[in-house]
Amino acid sequence: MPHGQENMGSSVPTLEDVAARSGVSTATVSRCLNTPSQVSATTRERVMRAVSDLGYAPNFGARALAAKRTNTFGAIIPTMENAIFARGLQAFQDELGENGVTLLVASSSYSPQQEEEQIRSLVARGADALLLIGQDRTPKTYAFLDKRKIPYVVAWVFDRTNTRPSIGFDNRQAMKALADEVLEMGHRHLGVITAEREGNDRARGRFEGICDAARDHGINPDSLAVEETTYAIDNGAQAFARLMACTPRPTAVLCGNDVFAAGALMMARKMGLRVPEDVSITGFDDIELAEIVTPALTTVHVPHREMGRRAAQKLLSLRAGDDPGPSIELATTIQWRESLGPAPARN
Amino acid sequence: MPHGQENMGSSVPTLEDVAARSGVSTATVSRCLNTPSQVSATTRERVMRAVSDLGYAPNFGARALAAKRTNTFGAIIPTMENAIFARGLQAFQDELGENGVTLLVASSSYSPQQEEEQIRSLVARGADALLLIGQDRTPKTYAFLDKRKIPYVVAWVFDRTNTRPSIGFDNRQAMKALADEVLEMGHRHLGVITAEREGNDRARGRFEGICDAARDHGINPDSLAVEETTYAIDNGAQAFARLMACTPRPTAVLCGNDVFAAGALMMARKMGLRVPEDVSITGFDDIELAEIVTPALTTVHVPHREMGRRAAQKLLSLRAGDDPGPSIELATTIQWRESLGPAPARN
DNA sequence: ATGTAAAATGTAAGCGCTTACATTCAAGTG
DNA sequence: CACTTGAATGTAAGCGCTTACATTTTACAT
Repeated sequence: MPHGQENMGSSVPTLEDVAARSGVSTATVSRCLNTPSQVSATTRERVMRAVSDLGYAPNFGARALAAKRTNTFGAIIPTMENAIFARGLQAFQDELGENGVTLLVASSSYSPQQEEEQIRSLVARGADALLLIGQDRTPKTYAFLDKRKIPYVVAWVFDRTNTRPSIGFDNRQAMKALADEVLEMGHRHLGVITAEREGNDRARGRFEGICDAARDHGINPDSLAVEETTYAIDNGAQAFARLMACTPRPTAVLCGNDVFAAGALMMARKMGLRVPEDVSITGFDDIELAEIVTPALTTVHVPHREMGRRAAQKLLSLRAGDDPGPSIELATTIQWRESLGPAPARN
Repeated sequence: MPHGQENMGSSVPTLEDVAARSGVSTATVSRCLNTPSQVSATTRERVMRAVSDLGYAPNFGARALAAKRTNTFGAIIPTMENAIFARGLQAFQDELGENGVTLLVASSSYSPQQEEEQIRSLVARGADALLLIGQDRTPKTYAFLDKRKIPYVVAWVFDRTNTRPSIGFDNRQAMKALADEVLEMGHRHLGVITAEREGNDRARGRFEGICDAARDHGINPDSLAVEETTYAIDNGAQAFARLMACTPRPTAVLCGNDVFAAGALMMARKMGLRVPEDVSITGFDDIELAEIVTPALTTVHVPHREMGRRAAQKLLSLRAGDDPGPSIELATTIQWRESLGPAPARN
């Protein structure tokens, strides 16, 4: 293409086309787009007209390549299928949006290996910073992040023993608090539905919390009826059915999350069991679902929105070069509803 | 940096670093990564070792810039907060994954303007093709897509009058079928909870379907009690409460989606109304939620997974340069559960 | 050995953008 | 009016990669 001649035809307009059409250099056009104050009002106007006439949109890759900064953050969450992360992520996104950064979301299907791939992919795409869920990942992954100097924050957990910037809550303690309540209500035979604990520190923490509470109440954690399964309502239902077949039959089933609990509830109904009269069921997370089901779930309320918002703030400040500062612990509370009741009288 | 000298220090390794370390040219390294068959086994091995030693990962922007192809598709959905699109999107993603393409998801919050921005952003990021929900968008947006020659497919709707490649179902007819059933059961006073119809052809279609059915049963559509609100369980609940305050009070409430219906159900319970004895409630979509709530929702089942899968296939084939072919219509069915019953005897 | 075609590799020109640095211009000063 | 100065603009060097084309190597037939 002869220099200075505007790109004709239907192909994608470039900075150069805009420059040609408005009679300035590409540098000026670039400045118009990025630092408008450095351009005189008259030329700016002319350039902007050319931009809209041409329907020009900057090429992201080229921009990232040249500027080494994308104004894009990434988040890798274990799943999009369930609403567990939706609310927190929304808050995260909103906060970022207000600061002019775009969010790219990927899901790992709870697979550490897939997560690593996703991390690489987001980084290759130029993510300036990352939101990660939980601490469990290979040293290699962390090494990669460190080597690349990508700021990240680990959310949904708070672990005082760890030095990584994190923002979340103590899963173990939170679940213990709920389990304590269950035990205080006289339940002696507990069933547990947990997500796969391998590679999932949150699930492990929650399970440990139940064990802690059991021990405190003179119950051997080994006597717990435990079902481990993957994340889906129906799996919760199946696990509940298996639990109900145990001897002695649990009078309360503690679920690692609300999704399992919803499944359990569904299965209880199907089996003709009344909740909480015949069996109590509890959840964890307090997602929307918890309030919708019948009976409504007694569960652990997690401040998702605040977590998302503050994760965004921390990441923004990390990118700006600020010191990580201490990890942030958020408090959980027990959300009392209807699915937990006293242990049925012995029969 | 002197030519041929490996990049020391901790900065991000580039193709050139890999080339230097393995003693070949950048071209060979590139071929190793993209078309390994063109490289001899021995060099390939040497190069791959260097790649992993260095922890090299290609820079996406640079690659896109040079190759003009990203193997990335984009999807813009109205919302991530609710699970409406989750299942379809998951199927879409799975199908793409099998074909080596990555999915980038953005959400528009049901705002056509935001949607346009998202489209531009995804295109700037190099999306090879796009999945769009519904037909309602400005001509400008379509013009942009056409000019850029970005293949796209419109999902969640099927409109025989339109020439854009689409894959979905006839919202109007599907809702009419359900409304017919409701009317057959003797209901004469209907309430409707619909999403905002402006800029949302699916919501409009569903509403029109109800009107069609009403007319067929000798009911003036203007006599329908209609509540229009935005997408959230709680909004559904509030709308239901308002509907129950109408005179005459509707004996059946048709909701534009399952989320509204879940909210309505919740509010009915709160108001002490039995469903379906006192009032019937129906949904649309048949998402997981529909089966979980009590009573379970009678709703319109939409083949989300198939829609997602076939949308992916069509997009893949469009990118390959194939002809769009005809739009695909999927069938919906009525999913009978418990929330719809005969109209209560007149009191 | 010698020639030849195919396979393997190298060279270098961009892809579209940003930005350090150089240049030009306008508006005051003394 | 020459001179300084800061604002506006231009020039051009990359950013990290792919790929057309050129060159070298290899394998094999003669």
